[in-house]
Amino acid sequence: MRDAAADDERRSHGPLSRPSRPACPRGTMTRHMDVKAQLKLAVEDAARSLGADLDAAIQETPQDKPGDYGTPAPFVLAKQLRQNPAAIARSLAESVRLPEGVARAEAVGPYLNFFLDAPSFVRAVVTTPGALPERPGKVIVEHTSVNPNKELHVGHLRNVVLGDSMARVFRAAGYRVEVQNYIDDTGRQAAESLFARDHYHPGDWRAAFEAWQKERAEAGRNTRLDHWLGELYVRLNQDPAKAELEPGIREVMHRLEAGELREEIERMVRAQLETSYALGAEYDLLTWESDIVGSGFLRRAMDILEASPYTSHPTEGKYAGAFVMDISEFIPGLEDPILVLLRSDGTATYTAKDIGQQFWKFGLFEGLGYREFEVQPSGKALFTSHPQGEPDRRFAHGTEVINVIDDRQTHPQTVVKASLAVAEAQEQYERSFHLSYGTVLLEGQTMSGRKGIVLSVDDVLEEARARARAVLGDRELTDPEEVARIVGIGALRFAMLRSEPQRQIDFRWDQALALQGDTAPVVQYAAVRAAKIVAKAREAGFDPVNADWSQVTPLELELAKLVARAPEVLDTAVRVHSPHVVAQYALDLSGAFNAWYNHKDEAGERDTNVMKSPAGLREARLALVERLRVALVDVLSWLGIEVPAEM
RNA sequence: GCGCCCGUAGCUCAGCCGGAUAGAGCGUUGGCCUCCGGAGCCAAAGGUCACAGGUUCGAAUCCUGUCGGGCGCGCCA
Repeated sequence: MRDAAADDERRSHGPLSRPSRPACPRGTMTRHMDVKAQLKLAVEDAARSLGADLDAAIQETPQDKPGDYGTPAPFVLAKQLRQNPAAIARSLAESVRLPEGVARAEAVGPYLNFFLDAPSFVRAVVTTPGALPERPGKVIVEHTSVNPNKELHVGHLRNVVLGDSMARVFRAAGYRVEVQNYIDDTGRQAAESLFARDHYHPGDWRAAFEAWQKERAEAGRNTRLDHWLGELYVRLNQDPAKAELEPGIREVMHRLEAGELREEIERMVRAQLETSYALGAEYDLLTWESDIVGSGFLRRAMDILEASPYTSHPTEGKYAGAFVMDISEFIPGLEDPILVLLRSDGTATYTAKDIGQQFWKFGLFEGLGYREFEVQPSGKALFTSHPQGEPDRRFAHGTEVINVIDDRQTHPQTVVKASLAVAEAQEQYERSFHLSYGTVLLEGQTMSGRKGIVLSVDDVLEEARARARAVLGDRELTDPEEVARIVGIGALRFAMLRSEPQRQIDFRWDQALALQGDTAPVVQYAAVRAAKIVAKAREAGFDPVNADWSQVTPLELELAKLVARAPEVLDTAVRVHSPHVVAQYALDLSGAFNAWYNHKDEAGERDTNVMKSPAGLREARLALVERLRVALVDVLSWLGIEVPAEM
């Protein structure tokens, strides 16, 4: 099982080759506003005319350096041409052909810097929409994949939020995305919860459930099935008599494998999905372990691997009778590079099943039937694999596969990836990606679903709302409850996303639900403020078409430069497979806007007030604020964070 | 023992396919609401980028080693 934070799952090991090559092309398409890309080409052209070849880096100049963008290219050329870099910079400044929107080039020591033409640059940014063109390829993101036996806790929270945001990033970048959620309906954990239910409540468990619900409701807590079964799971695992109950548990496992308890698990899954929905995450497809087993994936995957020189059927020694794979070529440094796929008794290892599923995701074969499962809050249908479902080529057939699974499963995930190379599916191998993230601690402690040392996501969401509500205080809002919800979720999601996935994080209330500082609410607030400014200016009858761009100041230029970075940020998020760069950018955007908004002249007077700006500049500023508001909303949407109408 | 991840300000983190004076937030100190919204802004203080070598015109960034923290190393699921 790949349950993100189950405490009793097996360990796995091994190296994660920091997956280097994202499948996706760099952002190469020309966008009118991509001045940096044009500068890069211009510099490279100029270098060619000097007889040198290079890959020019264009960067923003540091504070207090002349110019807007610059390049250290002269250093590189100095080596090739055996000349002084400063001289080369001067020469390039003369010869480089400036793209539109760039006023001039200047050598600054060994650097070549560029000065933007503020009026045309700001106008171009404001009038360029943020939308990106479609790109080829289909990305499959699997996330959540929580064992269907308990409620989601904060260990799972990071998985859901990370996977959901990653899917949003890829969609925003123009890719087709399919989000899958794997349901391990034949696993031991599901069996234990179901067993516990009947063991502790023989006869009519429903009465016991109802009594529990009544109690929970009176305490003002949610009354969902996943929470109840989670409690029973903990109780079973703390039961001193558990060892003697083993036969009963095994029997439930057999019934699960026979598909007799499908509806029980479905009920459970529906309860768990409520938490995902509350977080703003939705899926395209549920893939059930029992369906995968019944679909023949395993057989087909093994047939494919059979042909490989890396697999064999040892007839003697430790692995006699098994079907094994030698992975030393792909994962060097292992003490024992032999991995068992089929045991000598003919049964499959978990890794073998994962391999089959991965092959299926890439469309190496088909075999599942599908049907609708339920309609999600957005109105989008959620599909599921099902024994009586119909084939449907819409699903799977990915050109890239991203599995969001915590870093303890790095080794098995590496094996799954390696199996694609063993199968000589080189392209798929390169586009098989384990999005690995560090485990989440709870106030410094390792969580344990089995021991009940957990904090449920539903409880955290409730607290998040409460804290947001408290900050709203006595403001007059039309729907304070909705605002508290949006702000609370925003704060929580952002806290999960703002740092690198591989970093281990410690869930601490004050940190995860902070509403000030480097947080989503500050970004949301900036967007709301921008909206208010726009609304007020519009009400007063001002219209952006009357903008006089020649009046814009360096203050507006700074803002516009930052807005112009959005497509590049999205490309980076795709390339590094992480939303954290987006979160950081959201902070940059709101910070710049707030600084602009609060800017004062030398006399200490605010000097960027839209309404009080002279005609022409007033409209230009209005247009820029509106463009920035759109940028904030877009960027937050990539993180799955909404912006309230007011706050 | 072997492998992987992490180590940047008191704390939490950005920056890492080499480039200009290493940036935020929290906390501390001091300022800014007759001004389109103060969940905000400005300023001060705070750094041998774990340590030691190496490569380079140039290293927080790349390489090697050491130390510290985390995780993983079954014909388990």
